Amino acid sequence: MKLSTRGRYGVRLMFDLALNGGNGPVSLKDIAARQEISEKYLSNLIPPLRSSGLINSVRGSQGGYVLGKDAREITLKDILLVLEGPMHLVECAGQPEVCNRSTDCLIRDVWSEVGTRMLDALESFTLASIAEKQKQREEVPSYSI
Amino acid sequence: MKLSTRGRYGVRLMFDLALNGGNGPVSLKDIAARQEISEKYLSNLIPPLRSSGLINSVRGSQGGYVLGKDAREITLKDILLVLEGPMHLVECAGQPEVCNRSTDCLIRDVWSEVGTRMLDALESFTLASIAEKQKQREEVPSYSI
DNA sequence: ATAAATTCCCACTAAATTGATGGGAATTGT
DNA sequence: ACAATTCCCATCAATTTAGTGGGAATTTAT
Ligand code: SF4
Ligand code: SF4
Repeated sequence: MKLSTRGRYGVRLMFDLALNGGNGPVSLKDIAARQEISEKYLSNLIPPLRSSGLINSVRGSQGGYVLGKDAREITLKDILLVLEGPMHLVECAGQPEVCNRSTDCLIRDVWSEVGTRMLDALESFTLASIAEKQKQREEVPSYSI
Repeated sequence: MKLSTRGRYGVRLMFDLALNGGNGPVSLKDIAARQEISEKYLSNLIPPLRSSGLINSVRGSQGGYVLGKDAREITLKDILLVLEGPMHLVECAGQPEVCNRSTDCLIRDVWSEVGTRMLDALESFTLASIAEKQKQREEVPSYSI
């Protein structure tokens, strides 16, 4: 039940874009440097993010990436669904046919319910809401002695 | 973000015990037959369940397993924590020291929050509550034509 | 024009986790 | 004695995840 690095890094990539994407496209190189993640690895996450419309790209020198829509409209659920696929806790939740017990199985209902609650939690966070908290934290003066 | 078979099978094992454990110990062989899971595989799940007190065992002929406490007091969270270890979505949630960014990382707070909500959902299901629903379903006459 | 920066797309290898099985000793009821 | 059963060791196979490589295409800057 751990989130893979794919999902974790992907969220950090998107969050970095939300924070630093104000003035034109941001290059992967910059993101990788700030987040201390291999640029090569991050590049694997780009195609799905792009094809799902969560980011747009600008090719060529001085190119990079920008958010595909307003940061207030991008939730963690959106990002993770794109990078990790349908996040059912169990396969039978999405595809009953994988198990011949599925019609009578109550435990299946339970997994579905828990999965729904998890997705709801993920959906309640937007890039904008996280970024806002981040700024608040940075504003607070840390009364130096 | 999928639950491993270890956790899924473990829950079914425990659920089977809750349903059929009324009259003395239930053998693994029986559970494996009813649940259509390899007895050998299930036997791997026993030691942690036993050492955590979720089940008790009776050795020898006519032996088997019984729930370690009342089915109303065993939640899915209990079972999964024992079988899957601490279910943090990210390692840094439980061990901040694994990442040098953890002190300032807001995303970490997010993962912790989502993880908590998931565990809360799991905690809201007890073996007894699931078993009750199962019985209700079986009682409902399926108006045969 | 040329060079530099950058996305883009292919594929491949290595590492870690998970799933599944095997064999035999110890215990207990019949 | 015998059969049923837990118990504990260990090993192998399959799958998934993490991480790397190389080079073509595109655009800006000089
Ligand atoms: S036994 Fe139930 S929960 Fe498990 S795979 Fe089958 S339908 Fe799903
Ligand atoms: S970057 Fe943040 S979320 Fe990721 S491991 Fe470090 S502290 Fe945790």
